[in-house]
Amino acid sequence: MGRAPCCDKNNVKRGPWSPEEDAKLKEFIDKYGTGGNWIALPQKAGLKRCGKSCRLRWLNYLRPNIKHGDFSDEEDRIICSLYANIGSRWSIIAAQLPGRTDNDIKNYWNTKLKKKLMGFIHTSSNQRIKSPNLFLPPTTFPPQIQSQAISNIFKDEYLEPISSLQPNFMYHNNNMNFQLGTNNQYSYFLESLMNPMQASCSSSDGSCSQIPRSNFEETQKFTLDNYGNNGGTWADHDQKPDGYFGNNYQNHSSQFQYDTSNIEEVKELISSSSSNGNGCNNNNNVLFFSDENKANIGYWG
DNA sequence: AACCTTGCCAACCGCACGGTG
DNA sequence: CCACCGTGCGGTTGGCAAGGT
Repeated sequence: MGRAPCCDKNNVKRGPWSPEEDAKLKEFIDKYGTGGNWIALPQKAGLKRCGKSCRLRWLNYLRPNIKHGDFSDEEDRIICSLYANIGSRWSIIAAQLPGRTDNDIKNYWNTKLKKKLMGFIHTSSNQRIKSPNLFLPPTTFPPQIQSQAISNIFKDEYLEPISSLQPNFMYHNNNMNFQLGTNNQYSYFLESLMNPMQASCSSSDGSCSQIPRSNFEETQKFTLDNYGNNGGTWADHDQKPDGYFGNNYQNHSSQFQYDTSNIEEVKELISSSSSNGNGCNNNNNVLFFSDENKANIGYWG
C-alpha cells in the first residue's frame, strides 16, 4: 500500500495555470507569505490546486527575480562545470545561478546543453577541437584561478590537434608535486561531464571511501591515447601518480588546492545536502584550476 | 494545406528526508 | 522508536509550437 496522496486529485485543478490563478496565488503570498504550509495555502488563497502545485508555480514562475530566457555563456560554463563535478544536483546548481530555477536548468541541460556537449565530444575524437567555449572555467571564479591555459585550448580560434593538449593538463600527486597529465586525464574531464559521478557507498559501515567514477573504466568511451586517437586505455598510457588516477584510486582521501569561494560554497551545499541516512557522503570528482594556470582533476572526499 | 516529427518547457509524480507528536 | 505529515528534489510526461515533408 502506497502512501496517501497529498491532495484529493479529483477535486483539484491540474494542468497549466491561468493568469487569474497566478494573480490569486501571487497576491496571497505577497500579503500573507506561504505561512510555512503549502498544503493549506490553496484553500486559504481560494485556489482549487494542490499545495505542491502552488509551491512549484511560485518557485518556478511567480516568485520575484526569476530569470527566464536564454542562458549566457557564463551560465553555460557554470552549469557544465558543476554538472561535471556533482552531477544532476539541479537545486545546488541553481543555487549558483541567481534567478534560475532547478527546473529551468534541468530542462536547459536536457534539451540543449547536453547536445552541445555531445557534439563536441564526438568532434574531439578527430584531430581538432571545435567551439566549446562552455568549458572555460566560470568567470565568477576568482581571477587567480582562471586558467588561461585551459581557456586557450577551447577557444574557437585554437583548433589545435588534440595531442597538443597534453602539456596543459596538470595534476598533482599525493606529495603535491605537479606533474604533466595526459590526454587521458583530459578525456576523463570530458567524460566526467557526460557521465557525472554517482555516489556509491559500498562499505559495510556505511562510510564512503570509494570514489564514484561512473562506468569509466568499463566503457573507455571517450578515452584517447597520447596521440589523440580513440581507444587508448588508462592503464596503458597514463603516467599515474600513486593511487591518484588509474586503478587504485579507492584509498585516497583528497587534498585539494583551490581557493575559490564558489567551490567552497558548493562544497558546503553538497556536504550539507548529500548526507544520506546511513551517514554516507558522496565523494565527487572535480575539475579545478590552480593559480599557475593549470587545470587539475581531483576529488574531495 | 495537411500531416508528421521534433524540440521545448511547464507541470506532474513519486520518493526520500526531516520535523513533530 | 515509530508513524505521520509537509517539503524538497530529480525524473518523467503531456501538450503546444515550430519545422520538415
